[in-house]
Amino acid sequence: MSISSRFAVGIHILALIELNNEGVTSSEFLAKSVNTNPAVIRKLMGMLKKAGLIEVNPGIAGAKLAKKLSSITLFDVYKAVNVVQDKELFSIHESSHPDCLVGRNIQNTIEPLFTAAQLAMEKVLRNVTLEDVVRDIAAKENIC
Amino acid sequence: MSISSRFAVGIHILALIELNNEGVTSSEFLAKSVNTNPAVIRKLMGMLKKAGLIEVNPGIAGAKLAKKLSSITLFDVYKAVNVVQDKELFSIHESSHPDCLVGRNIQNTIEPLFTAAQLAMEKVLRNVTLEDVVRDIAAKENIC
DNA sequence: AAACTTGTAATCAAAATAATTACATGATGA
DNA sequence: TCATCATGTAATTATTTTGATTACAAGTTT
Repeated sequence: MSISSRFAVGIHILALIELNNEGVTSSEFLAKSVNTNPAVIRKLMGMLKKAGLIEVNPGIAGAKLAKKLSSITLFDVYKAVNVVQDKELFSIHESSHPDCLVGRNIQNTIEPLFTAAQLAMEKVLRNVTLEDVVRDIAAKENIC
Repeated sequence: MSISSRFAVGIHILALIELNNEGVTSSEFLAKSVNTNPAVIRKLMGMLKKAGLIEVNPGIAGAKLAKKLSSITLFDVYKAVNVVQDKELFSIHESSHPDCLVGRNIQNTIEPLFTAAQLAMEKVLRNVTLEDVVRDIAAKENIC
């Protein structure tokens, strides 16, 4: 079980908009790099736009970043593409048997523990910016 | 998107084996408390057994803990029921376009970041034992 | 007006989960 | 020994989610 690749693709989109900032970054252009369908990209672009991360307009080709790279974190992307809801990284079975001590209380006991684990994961994402990501992508090329 | 409730059910099973340690904790008994099918429980019991967390034998009714409660962490359960693979909490889109700077390098750039986030989440799970969970379940009753 | 782009909905296939059914195998007691 | 009950396990099904695809409306530009 894995979290949707929408997250990774969202990062891909933003990084490519930046690195192609002298060109026109259309959904078709992005789709070729990601290797998917332009409609998939447009749907993600809509989410990134709604989250205030990019600027894109009907009829006008190309997307631009709406914020500085250094002020966009992976957490922003993660929330924008909506892969995991608050407190719902882990799912808890509903409808345990209320006549049982464990069934009656397991949810309330487990939930804060699961939430704490999720928050720890999200904290790491908050500490990485897209600037870090783009720098690293560019750096990989220099090795050759 | 949520991680399989197998994790929560696994914790439920272990907690109930402990709290019912004077009785016989059969798959049918567990299934009633969890409110699911005994076969689902048996499948999970098999995973917990394989991980060395419980003792259960063909033909013999009831499961017992194979280790002390205080030496079983949520992480042990998480690994036992196999909800998330190493480095695969987040999935990365494969087959980006190799002719593109971003497509060529995005995977290698993102992977360690995703892994770090996953490890932070797992670290929290390592720091909670089933003893903590069982104590909390029992404590909830005393409020009434 | 024609060509191109974004926005968005509908549909489809694939994968994962969990529920269910069925049955083989092992243990126990009448 | 045989009937009964438990676990082990495979097969099937329904549900959900993801991602791909198609289609088309609406906006922009030349």
